Amino acid sequence: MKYLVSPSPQEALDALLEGRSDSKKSMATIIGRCKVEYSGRAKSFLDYGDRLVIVKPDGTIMVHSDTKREPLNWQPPGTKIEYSLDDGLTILARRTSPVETMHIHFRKVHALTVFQLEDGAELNLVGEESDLVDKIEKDPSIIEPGLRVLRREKTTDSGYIDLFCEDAKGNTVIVEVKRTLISHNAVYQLEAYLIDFRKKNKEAPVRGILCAPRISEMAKTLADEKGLEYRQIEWDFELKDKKQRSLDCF
Amino acid sequence: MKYLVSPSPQEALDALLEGRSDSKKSMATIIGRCKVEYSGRAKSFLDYGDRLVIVKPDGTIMVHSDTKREPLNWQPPGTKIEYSLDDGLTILARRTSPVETMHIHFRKVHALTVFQLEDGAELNLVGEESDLVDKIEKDPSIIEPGLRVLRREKTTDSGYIDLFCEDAKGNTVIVEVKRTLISHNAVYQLEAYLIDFRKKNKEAPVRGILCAPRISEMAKTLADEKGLEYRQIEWDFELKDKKQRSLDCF
DNA sequence: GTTTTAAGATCGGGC
DNA sequence: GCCCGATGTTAAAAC
Repeated sequence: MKYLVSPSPQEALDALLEGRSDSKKSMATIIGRCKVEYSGRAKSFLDYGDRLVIVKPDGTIMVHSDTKREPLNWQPPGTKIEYSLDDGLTILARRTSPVETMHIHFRKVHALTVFQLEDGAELNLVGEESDLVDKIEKDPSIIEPGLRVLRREKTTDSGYIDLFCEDAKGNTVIVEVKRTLISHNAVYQLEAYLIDFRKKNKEAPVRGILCAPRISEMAKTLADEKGLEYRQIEWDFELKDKKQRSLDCF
Repeated sequence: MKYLVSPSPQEALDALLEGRSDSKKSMATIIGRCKVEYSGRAKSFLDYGDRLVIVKPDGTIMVHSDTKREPLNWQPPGTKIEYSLDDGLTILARRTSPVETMHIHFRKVHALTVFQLEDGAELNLVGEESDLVDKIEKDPSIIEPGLRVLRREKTTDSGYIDLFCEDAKGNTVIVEVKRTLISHNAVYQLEAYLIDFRKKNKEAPVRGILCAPRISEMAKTLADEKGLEYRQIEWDFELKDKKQRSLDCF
């Protein structure tokens, strides 16, 4: 790890280039007074001010102010990053597809850290939408007695749908799941699928069920108008380690 | 600015608490071997590994790995952050609405920087959807000769719409604008609005126009089926400083 | 590489 | 505060 306080532009440049040439590429944090110009999907200008700039070895670069979770400017992974001197430290970040450039010029570097992160761990997260779909797939009766899941679907001609089911009477049931709130967008999506399904299946009887812990008022009204059903579904989730997850498969 | 290399937990804690008690609260970057537990909207566990942790004075906290633009774990602005010692430096980040907690424990702090950012500048950005709507509002003929914008709308009973217009023949025209791509969601949204409009206006003639530089194939097919029109619209954008923007108003 | 959808999305605006 | 829609969204999965 290399740390420099108030380095000259040349010293900062040297440290950044050194970190880049390491066998395992380094990442860097730069605290300094800088100006940022961006041009690509949009275009922006940010005049001189103190910011925290983070450069990752995968080509990610972020310019952070002292508020908000989101960076003021950034480039995503895969960006080519070049350092140079031009009356101060300069960073040029470029990529194609889409063509974008971000140019950072430092009037003053207050501090610079070049370092490597050794990390063998992976994030273990539960509570995503797919976990709720899992739960329903395992026990469809939490939606309705007698419901059977025929397919867990992904994309179709008329969009993505979560669960393709059959009810106790043999009717087809399309289930759309959201982890938190059903908004009217989800209602349109489900309706569109049903319209398409009926068209392709000669008006076969099919029901649509929206499934979530909550639904917005507008979505509920819309759903009622369109004859779509809503099932409130409460859920919780517990972390499992990988060993337990594997055992669950048996 | 305070910088510590390989500080003891106590030294790290002292530096963080000192920065917090400054008249202008400081922010901090912590490079170290840590474990992260999160529970709230979802739940996650991240075992020990080296990461870059950023704490902002507005309560934002992020745990970054050496890849990706997105943090592994985080809490948004407004979060209450507490530092303590517990066989190593510990950070507890808590908020209500929703109730969430994130717990970070450091086995080792490699480096810690506490600093303040002076920044009087604001990001000046163009190329958002609203800029494209502006352009159309100024010269609706780029969509169609004789088109007049009656209202630039916000929310209605059946959703949000961008531009409420009238064509040369006096028909109502609803325009939906996207800055990049029209996907089928936009088609559903516009269709829903038209259905609602016709219902409320006794089947008055109304056209729907989708307006963007690009449309997905599925969206185009859907739009055709539903009798909605698509106008490809190319655009560029130039930055203007605030003075010019003000002058533009006159 | 394009398209589609989820995200612990975040963020801002309107009510 | 809830709800809605944009974001230079990012990221992942399916095709």
